[in-house]
Amino acid sequence: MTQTIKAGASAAKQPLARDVRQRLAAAGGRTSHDLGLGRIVGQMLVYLYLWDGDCSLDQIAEDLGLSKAAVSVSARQLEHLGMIRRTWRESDRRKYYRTVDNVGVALRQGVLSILRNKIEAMAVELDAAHAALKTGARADAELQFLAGRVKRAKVLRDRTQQMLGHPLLALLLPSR
Amino acid sequence: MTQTIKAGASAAKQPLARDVRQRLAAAGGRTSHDLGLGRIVGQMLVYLYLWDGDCSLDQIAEDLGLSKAAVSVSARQLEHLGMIRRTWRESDRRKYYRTVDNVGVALRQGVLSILRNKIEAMAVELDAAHAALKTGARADAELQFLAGRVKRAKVLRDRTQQMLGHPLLALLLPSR
DNA sequence: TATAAAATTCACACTTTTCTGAAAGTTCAC
DNA sequence: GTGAACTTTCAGAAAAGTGTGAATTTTATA
Repeated sequence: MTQTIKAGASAAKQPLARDVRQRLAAAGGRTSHDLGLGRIVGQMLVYLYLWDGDCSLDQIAEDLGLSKAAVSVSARQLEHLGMIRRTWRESDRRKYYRTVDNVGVALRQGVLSILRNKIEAMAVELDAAHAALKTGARADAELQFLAGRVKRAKVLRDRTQQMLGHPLLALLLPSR
Repeated sequence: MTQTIKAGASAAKQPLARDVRQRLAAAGGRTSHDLGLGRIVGQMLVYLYLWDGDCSLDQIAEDLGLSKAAVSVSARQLEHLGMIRRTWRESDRRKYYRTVDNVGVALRQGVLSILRNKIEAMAVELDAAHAALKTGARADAELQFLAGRVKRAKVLRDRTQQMLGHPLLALLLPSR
C-alpha cells in the first residue's frame, strides 16, 4: 500500500480499541441479522460509528475480515437507509464513509419503517379478506364469524398503525 | 375417521371461508417468520384465531398442509407464549386448542418482549465494552473517542429501554 | 484517451434454518 | 393389561439465506 500517515487513516494503533470495535460490531451484526437486514450491515454501521473520522471500504473489509464485495453492497444499503454518508479525499479515488451525524434518529426511523412495512403487508391481506367476505353471502354462520374476526383484526391493525404514527415519533424524535 | 357431526368440528363447509383462512394464515406465517419465530407459528395462530371454537392438531395439519410434527411443536410454542390454550372433549383423546381470549394483548406483549430481548443482548455488550475501556489508559485519544461513543450508545439504549417500559405499555395494554 | 486502481456484479459454494417421515412414546377405552 | 389413536422426538432432506472470488465496469488521473 501507499504511505498512510494521514490523520486517523489506517491500521489499528490500539489493540484494545480494535478489540472493542470488533466485539461491538459483531453484536451489531447479530442485531441487524435478527432484524432481517443481514449481518454485515450491522457490523459495518457499528464499526463506522466507533471509528473517529472517515473510513475506506478497504479498511472495513480488512478489519472485519469480510470480502470487498460484501462491504460494497452493504455500504450502499446503509447509505440508502440514511445511516452513513460518503466523503471524499483529494487524490484518493477510494470511497470513504462515515456515520451520519444523527445516527440515533436515523436508526430509530429505520426500525420503525421496517415495522410499518411488515404491518402494511398484513394490512393488505386483511383488506383483501374483508372485501372477499363482504361479497359472499352473509347468511352463513361460518362466514359471519370470519367476517367478525377480520374486522377485529383490522381494528387492532389500525390502532397499531396509528400508534406507530403519532406518539412514538413524538417520543422518539426529540432525542438527539 | 369416526363420525364428526359435533358443532363446528371438522372439514371445510364453506370454500370461501377456507380460502380466506388459508390466505390470512399464510400472511401470518410470513410475519412471524420475519419476527424470527418461524413460519408455522404464525400460520397456526391466525388459523386458530379465525376458527370458531376448538380445533384439533390433526385438522390444522391437514388444512394448512403441514406435517403433524411441525404442528405439534409449534402448538406447544404458542401455548408457552400464552397465545393459545388447550381444551378437552369427552371421549376424544386428541388435543384441542383455541386462541386465548385476549390474543391481541398477548400478541403485543410477546412482540415487545422479543424486542426487549434483542436490545438486552446489545446492552450486555455495551456494558462489557464500557468496563474494558474504563480499565484502559485514558491518555490515548483513540480510546477516549471510543469511550465517548460507547457512552452515547448506552444513553440511547437506556432511553429505548425506558420507552419500551412505560409509555408503550400504557398505550397498548388498555386496548382490549 | 489510455491506464491503473478501485468498486461492483454475478454465479455458485457454503452455512444455517426449517420441515418432514418414520419410529418411539403416551394415553385412554375396553 | 392390551391395543388403537394420538402425540412427540429425532435424524437428516430440502430450502433459504449469505458471503466470496473472478470477471467486469467505473472512475480519476496523467
